[in-house]
Amino acid sequence: MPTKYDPKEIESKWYEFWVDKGMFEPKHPGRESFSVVIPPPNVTGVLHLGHALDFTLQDILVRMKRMQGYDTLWLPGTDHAGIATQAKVEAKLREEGLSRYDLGREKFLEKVWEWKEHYAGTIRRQWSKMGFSLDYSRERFTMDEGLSRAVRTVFVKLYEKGLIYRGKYIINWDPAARTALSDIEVEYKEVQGALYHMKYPLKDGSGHISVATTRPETMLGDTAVAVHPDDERYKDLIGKTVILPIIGREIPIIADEYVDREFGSGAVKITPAHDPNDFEIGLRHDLPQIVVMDEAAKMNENAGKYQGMDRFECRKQIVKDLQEEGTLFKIEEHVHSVGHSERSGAVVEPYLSTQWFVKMKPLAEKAIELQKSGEGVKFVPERFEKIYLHWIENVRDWCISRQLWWGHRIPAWYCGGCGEMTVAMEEPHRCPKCDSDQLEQDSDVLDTWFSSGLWPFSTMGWPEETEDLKRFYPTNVLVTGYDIIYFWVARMIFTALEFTRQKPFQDVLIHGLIRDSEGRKMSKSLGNGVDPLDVIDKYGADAMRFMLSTGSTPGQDLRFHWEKVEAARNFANKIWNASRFVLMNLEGFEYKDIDLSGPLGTADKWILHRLSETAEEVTRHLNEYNFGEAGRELYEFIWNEFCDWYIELSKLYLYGDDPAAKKTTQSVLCYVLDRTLRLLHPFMPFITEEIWQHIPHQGESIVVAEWPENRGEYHFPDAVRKMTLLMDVIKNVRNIRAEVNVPMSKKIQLIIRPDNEQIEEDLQQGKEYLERFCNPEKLEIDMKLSTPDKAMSAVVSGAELFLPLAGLIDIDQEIKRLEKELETLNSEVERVQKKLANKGFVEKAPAHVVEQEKAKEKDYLEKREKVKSRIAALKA
RNA sequence: GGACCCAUAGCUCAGCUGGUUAGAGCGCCAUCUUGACAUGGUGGAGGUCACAGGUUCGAAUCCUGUUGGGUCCA
Repeated sequence: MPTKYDPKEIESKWYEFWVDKGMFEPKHPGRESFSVVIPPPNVTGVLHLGHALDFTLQDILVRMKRMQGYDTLWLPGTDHAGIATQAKVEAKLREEGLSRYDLGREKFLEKVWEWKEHYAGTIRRQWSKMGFSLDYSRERFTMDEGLSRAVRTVFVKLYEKGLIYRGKYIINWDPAARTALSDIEVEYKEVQGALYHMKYPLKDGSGHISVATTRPETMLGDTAVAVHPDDERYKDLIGKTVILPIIGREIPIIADEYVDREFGSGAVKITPAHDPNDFEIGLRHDLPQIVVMDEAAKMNENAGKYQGMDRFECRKQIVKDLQEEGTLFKIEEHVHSVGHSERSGAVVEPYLSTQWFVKMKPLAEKAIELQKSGEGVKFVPERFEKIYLHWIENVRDWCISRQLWWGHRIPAWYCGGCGEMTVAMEEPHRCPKCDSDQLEQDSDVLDTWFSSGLWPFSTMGWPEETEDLKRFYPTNVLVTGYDIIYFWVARMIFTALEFTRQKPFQDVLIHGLIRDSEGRKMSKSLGNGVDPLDVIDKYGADAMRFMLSTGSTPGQDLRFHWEKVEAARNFANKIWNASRFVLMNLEGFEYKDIDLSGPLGTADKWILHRLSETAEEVTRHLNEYNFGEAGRELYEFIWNEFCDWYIELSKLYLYGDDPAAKKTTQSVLCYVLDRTLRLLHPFMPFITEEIWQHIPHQGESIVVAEWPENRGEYHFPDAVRKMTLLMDVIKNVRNIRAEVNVPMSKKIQLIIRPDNEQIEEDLQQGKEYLERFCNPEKLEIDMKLSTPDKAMSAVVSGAELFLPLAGLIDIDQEIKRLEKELETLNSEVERVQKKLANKGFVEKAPAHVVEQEKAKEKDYLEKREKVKSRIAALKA
């Protein structure tokens, strides 16, 4: 093995091995299952670091559960991502000077499928690079035959129940993509705009009424002016008629409670075809709806002389014209929030059009009821439940039709003969009403989220009663970012409840977003995105995974720093080298030689004890989705305990002349390394497999090795106490050496005076450890030793250390150092005694806490006495 | 306007159910090429846990308010 870990050579080798052996497929139908469906990435392009984070967390859970013996399924797949994908393919066509209309629907879709195949392949390659233990035999795509069937089933059933309807309403229109959007696909941004004040003349010539708007071009579609019914200013005007400037249309002044008297003049122009609130008012007052723009947001024939102008161009012109004729009399600067398309970025136009909707109230009610009953989905962290509930409690009907070509076509057919609409599972050949064969399918497709909302069960074969559905549905946990709680999580919950009568997952783990090193969202326009493959190329997949999973706290965003990946890479290298050490000392040692039944040394017991505790803690943290804590626990165990101490101690026996002790040490090294690798495997699958295959082991792969549990067989508190004492002594000696610049290579005299026989025995027993780590020329341990002259000293719990270093000691310096020590001890004593003197504390605090404090007091007092007398001796 | 999150060492962040001498990584200083590892070892410096109140025997941790930064919703 080389001295440096090189991930490149190793990673692809193992991934192939795992997949070839089918290790990621569930193999134990009799056992309790554990299932997760991947949040299907869009086939628009490549995976980014956010995906890497999301999937890494899932892989960690899945790998642990698999090792714990569950019948484990992690189901992969991709999403057709309607608008996004179509936009990409159209952009590509544009480069060739073509539009989708040049190709026609069918040819265009062929192109999109090609695109999809290409990127699905890329995504699969990325998954494999990152080491995800996905069951490719069950991979799904939202436009698969099976999933499309599920989509159609849901659509038809909802339609039959009256929960899907078609109608002419105000929707959010994306003029760039030329499609309708749902409410949540609109992003509101604060924009510096203007408030334009205009006066509309009364028909009877008795004056004007002033209105204000941020979108003056919509005045072309005004069909009323509204005031508040209780507004004294306008009481007499209600019912009168005004003449709409430019157009000359006569429109009424109406009264409606919706009007905000405080805003602007207190009178508002009403454009029912271009504003959601105006639309509502229009319905209440039976106003005409005049659409003044086309699908590209260009002014249409109803806009008179502005026909053909873009909406913003028209705005400029109309402002100019109205100013000239005096209608527009004031322009105020005004900051307001403007909806932008989440996909194209275009300013969304509220637009009257015929669309399909899901009636949300009945669906939402079931979801709310379940959540409030306490039987709902468990959100981790909890606070996201509130966000979900708030949304679903205020949800409005969901516009599901999209004027795109790429997606699930709406299963509705219109009869050319009688105009009848038929919604059906299978394409009808004749109109059920008039028997005409002139049927044409609705040209719209469904919102992508309509199909993603079925993902947890559609991927398992629903609506068929498949084995997988029985075995793996509902899933155990869904892992996703907080940015798609509304888009996806909520929709999965209510559709699952409606169609499977179950929640789609027990838990939903919500994580944060990856940001760049300055905390900005990673985005293409900023160019600050980081490609996971770059990270892997530079530092290895394991390092990236470890960084992502341990660098975050549940629900919190994570800033990307290369330094963090580097630190993770160094950790991998540390493990690599520790393993090299173990392997170098195992000549002729095989799996069957591992034997922990013989007499164990203090260090052996200590490391086994700590391993057990670590296994327990790691498992606990992972069960609670505390990836960071679990990872840190392992990091510290491996680096600070196994490497820094146990390996160093083991050299004593590996290079010693006691064959039994050597064999025990080899056994412990093998055992501890083996179990540690297993615990680390979910985080760092590649390096752990590579090493595991090198060390004596049993079984085909670490992927299916048993997960270590703390069964209590290695519980050695006494050894822990002894090791703590010895480490304390060693650290103090090192400290003194550093203080007086005596390197380890130089021998010293070490005199230890224990307080009692127990400590003396402990130290005597650990003498060989002290010899190894302190490099003494002479080591004395005796309660009866007298204090040597001119020595450096230190105090540990239960003993005093002296290092006679004649000639090297600066007495003044040493006094200073001890006085500083005394100061700390003084403040500690003071703190503890204050606590213990507090009647409330002694009476109310739990007994063990009080005991702890008393023990501390004793320890501090003893140490302080020793330091004091030491100072006195030096001063004398 | 409503809701939520964040504020802890120079930087990035941990700190789980209140009891620790408040931690890590990076950076910094000193030192060490010891037979796994310089992607390393050893030692060290560095914090009034944003601020002000409150609850409690005890608060970085719980509550209220203030300030600053961020996110979502309207």
